[in-house]
Amino acid sequence: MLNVDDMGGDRYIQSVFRALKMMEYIAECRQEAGLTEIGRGVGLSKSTTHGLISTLERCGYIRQNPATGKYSLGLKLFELGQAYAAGLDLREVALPYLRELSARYQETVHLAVLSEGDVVYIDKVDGPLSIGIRSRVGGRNPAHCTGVGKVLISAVDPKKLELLYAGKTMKRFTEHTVTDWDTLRSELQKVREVGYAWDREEFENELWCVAAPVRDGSDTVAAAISLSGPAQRMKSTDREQVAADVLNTAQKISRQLGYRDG
Amino acid sequence: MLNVDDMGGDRYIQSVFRALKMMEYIAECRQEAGLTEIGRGVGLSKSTTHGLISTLERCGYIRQNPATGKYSLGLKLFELGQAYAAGLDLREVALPYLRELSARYQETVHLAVLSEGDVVYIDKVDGPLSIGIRSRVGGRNPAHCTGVGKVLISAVDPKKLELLYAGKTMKRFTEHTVTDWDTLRSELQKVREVGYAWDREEFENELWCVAAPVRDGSDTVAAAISLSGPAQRMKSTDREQVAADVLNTAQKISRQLGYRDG
DNA sequence: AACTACGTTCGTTAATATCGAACGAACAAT
DNA sequence: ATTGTTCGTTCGATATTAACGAACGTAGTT
Repeated sequence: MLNVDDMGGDRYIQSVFRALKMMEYIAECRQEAGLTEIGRGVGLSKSTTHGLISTLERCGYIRQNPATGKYSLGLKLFELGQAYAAGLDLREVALPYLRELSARYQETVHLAVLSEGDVVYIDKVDGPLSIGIRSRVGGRNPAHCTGVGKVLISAVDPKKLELLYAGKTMKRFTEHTVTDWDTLRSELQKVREVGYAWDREEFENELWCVAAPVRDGSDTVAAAISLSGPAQRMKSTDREQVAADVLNTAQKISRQLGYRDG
Repeated sequence: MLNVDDMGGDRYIQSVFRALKMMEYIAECRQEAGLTEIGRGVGLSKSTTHGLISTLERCGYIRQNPATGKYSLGLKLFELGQAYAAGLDLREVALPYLRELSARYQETVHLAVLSEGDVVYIDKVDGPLSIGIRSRVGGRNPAHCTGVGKVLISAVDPKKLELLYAGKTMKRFTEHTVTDWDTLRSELQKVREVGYAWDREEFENELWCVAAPVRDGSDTVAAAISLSGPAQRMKSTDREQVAADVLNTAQKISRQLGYRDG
């Protein structure tokens, strides 16, 4: 997956592809990475790596620690990332609703989209009490074991989904994680019917959440929202009520994005 | 500046450089951009542009609107931008102090760093009353006419500064904007002496701000903070007091970043 | 219906990125 | 001190690779 040579398909610019993978590798490291290590990570020689890396550095996409000589992500990525966020209606529109929902239950609320079969968190509102929920805006989680993930892939055309997940193994995180395709498929069917998805300790122990889809003007599921909390607290609240509230909030956002007939 | 061929210096990977400039061009557009337009923007043929653009698209750095065929920034940039922010101590450390300062004066507070002679805003805390202050986290402003900018370049080695600004004209934004080098130089000297910088409608009419430097463990000026507000309100507060408070807040952040002898 | 502008594809050619080898510096171990 | 290792960096020859112009299909417009 990190190896640079495994990209079938049409014509693409090799050096650009390699440079991007290097940035992603550095991001995965979560800390400064040496040039040799980066080269090893993407499967390229030191000198090739150096050429690409120094180009990225000169443009501000990565920076070199003058003390250690190692590399980390650069400011330009932050700038462009914020420019991306600024261009999204979704985030702006959703935020007040997320706040409202979070305030009602005193729990953390997330806004997420699908990317290459994974879930990426676009925004969140932390609940005042929520301790232990480890999520990061901009972070990436698997779809098969999260509430937002199940909602999002339940809206994907089954044939495309089959293709996307072909050969992929579903990683187990807890004893409740669904790891076989048949169980997941029937669960997705249920999600489509009721309109929301539960995740009861499928990703993290002691963590529950309910999620619902957000649709845009073109009738596409553009995102999903979820409310997450410790299993104990979530058990003691009216589950029907929470699910209805999450669903209702998602529909309000959808309508504001131009979705009709919610 | 956007033309792709004007990069002197060492060896760098042409196609990577070009691809990065394309992303930056799209970001500058603030909206979807067509392929032909992007090509024109960076000075490349349509087919070359297409190769680079489609590579970026396949990796998620830009995306193509299926309806219009036009391109905008992609989710991956947001992910990496957030990863960059997560790796910064600066932001995390500063936030509580920024909040405190903002709350005391009910005005907007900014945290910014220097990048290629410009100011880039890393974070901000909006005041409850501040209307009309147009700033965006991730946004870029000129250094010569902003409080944070003057603070940041006052700490740059004068020879390097001279080199960085050689030939550059300082754009005029208001009637108070300093546009000649000599005046700016003497102003920077004053900033170094008193430790903070005022901007009184040099960038935007009716907008004042005070800024002070944040230093890190290696004695380098790593960032600057500022407090901004409408000229009227800022005039009616004790200016000595505000400046002292901003300076003091900056020093507290500096100390927490490992700076000694503040 | 003709026309324009767009995104896309393709083949050739020359420009360009790639790689191995070698260098100097920093650091650790002996 | 000295040796050995590891790191980031530089360089030049070679072959891969990306660049370009021209042509295609498709929308939307005149």
